[in-house]
Amino acid sequence: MSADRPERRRDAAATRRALVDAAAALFADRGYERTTVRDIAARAGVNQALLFRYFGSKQLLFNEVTAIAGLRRMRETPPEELLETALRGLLATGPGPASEVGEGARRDRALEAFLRSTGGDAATRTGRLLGQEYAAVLATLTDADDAALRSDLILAWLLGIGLTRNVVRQEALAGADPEEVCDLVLRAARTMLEKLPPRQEPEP
Amino acid sequence: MSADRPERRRDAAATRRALVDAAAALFADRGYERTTVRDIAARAGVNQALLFRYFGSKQLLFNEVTAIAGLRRMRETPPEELLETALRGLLATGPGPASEVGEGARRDRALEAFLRSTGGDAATRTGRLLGQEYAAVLATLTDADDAALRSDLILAWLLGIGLTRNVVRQEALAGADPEEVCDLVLRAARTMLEKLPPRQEPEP
DNA sequence: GTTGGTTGTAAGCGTCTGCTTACAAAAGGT
DNA sequence: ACCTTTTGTAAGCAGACGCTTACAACCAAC
Repeated sequence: MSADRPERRRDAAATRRALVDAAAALFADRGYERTTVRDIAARAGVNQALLFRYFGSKQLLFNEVTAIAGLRRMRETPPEELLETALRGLLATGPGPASEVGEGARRDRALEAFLRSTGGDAATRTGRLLGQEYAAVLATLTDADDAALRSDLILAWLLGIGLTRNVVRQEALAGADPEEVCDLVLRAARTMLEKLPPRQEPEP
Repeated sequence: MSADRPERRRDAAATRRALVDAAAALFADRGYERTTVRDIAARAGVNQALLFRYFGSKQLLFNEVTAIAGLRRMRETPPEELLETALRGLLATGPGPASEVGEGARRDRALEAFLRSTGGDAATRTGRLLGQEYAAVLATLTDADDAALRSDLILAWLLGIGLTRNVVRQEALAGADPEEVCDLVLRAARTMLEKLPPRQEPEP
């Protein structure tokens, strides 16, 4: 709220941030193709030409919003927690925009943006990039010689769950209790990744 | 080849079919948004105005291509074979266009079209429709009281596998042996759907 | 051979798209 | 004060988009 600096009226860094935030929200809501640079600029409250000054193109802004944020997050999580963490991140995205503003409310919109943008080269590339990083980590959780395939399958499951829950909004999954979903998925996943830590009982 | 009828040069039914086929292929390759009515008409070898005469709009043509075909196929498969059949259909979609022409080569392009078109209202609606039908069938394979959730999760997995293999083309999964994928997935799925038939050993 | 509905085409309408350009207002250094 | 650089804006370009219209070619019935 209270900024000690005397509030610059022209602030490149601030408008850059505004553009990134607006783009993240819109890409997540509508996907890449259906989001226009004019939409983004309007939501950020700035002129659309600035988008090109700061990011070069719509595509580069999309990369900034999805790939960069996603990668950073992943690298901070230890392998054996990665699946559950990602799964919970996915499930935390409740229906409706929830409390849009606020500090801790910034969720996994990057993944959602990616999910809604499949098909174009845009998302396919960054998707593969992110996917390979995730898969590599998950593959350390099994000694089977088809570790890569197993981790890809688990990853595919995450994608599908995100798609079904947040985009298609299939009823049973969209409204399900995250705990129950975690339980079912992790139990099945342990068929493939034998080093997954056993689920702890929620409350004794 | 040899048609006993003397080959009409103007044939509404034939051009309708040509439009549907062209649309199916293009929607599958590029998704809804990135496929233009001009592309479709060009591929079908007809004037684009005919698309509107026969289908009313791009959206209605998309519905015809995805929902109708997908539903028809599903209803012909008994429940306990549905998962494996759908999974194999997905996996049969090898990389590259394979042998494009030919009779038996018409594959699950409808699902692929849907997968590449997530985000727009277009695919979300028909996706939910198809999904509910599939889920209802899969739900008969368990007695658990969260049957709906379980079948949604399995369905989500199929979506994710299709996405990862055919759109994102993640390496390990895209190049994997269908048998091995089936084995892994069905074994894990049996954790949730206990009435799934046990896998038979391929060759004794 | 004329008529009348069907099938096909060429051209274009209005709108939206990503992106560029020309220029003004503010900030900062000297 | 002056000048340069940074930050912002208004206007518009060229192309693509979904869709419509006006009209020609074909075919069957009479």
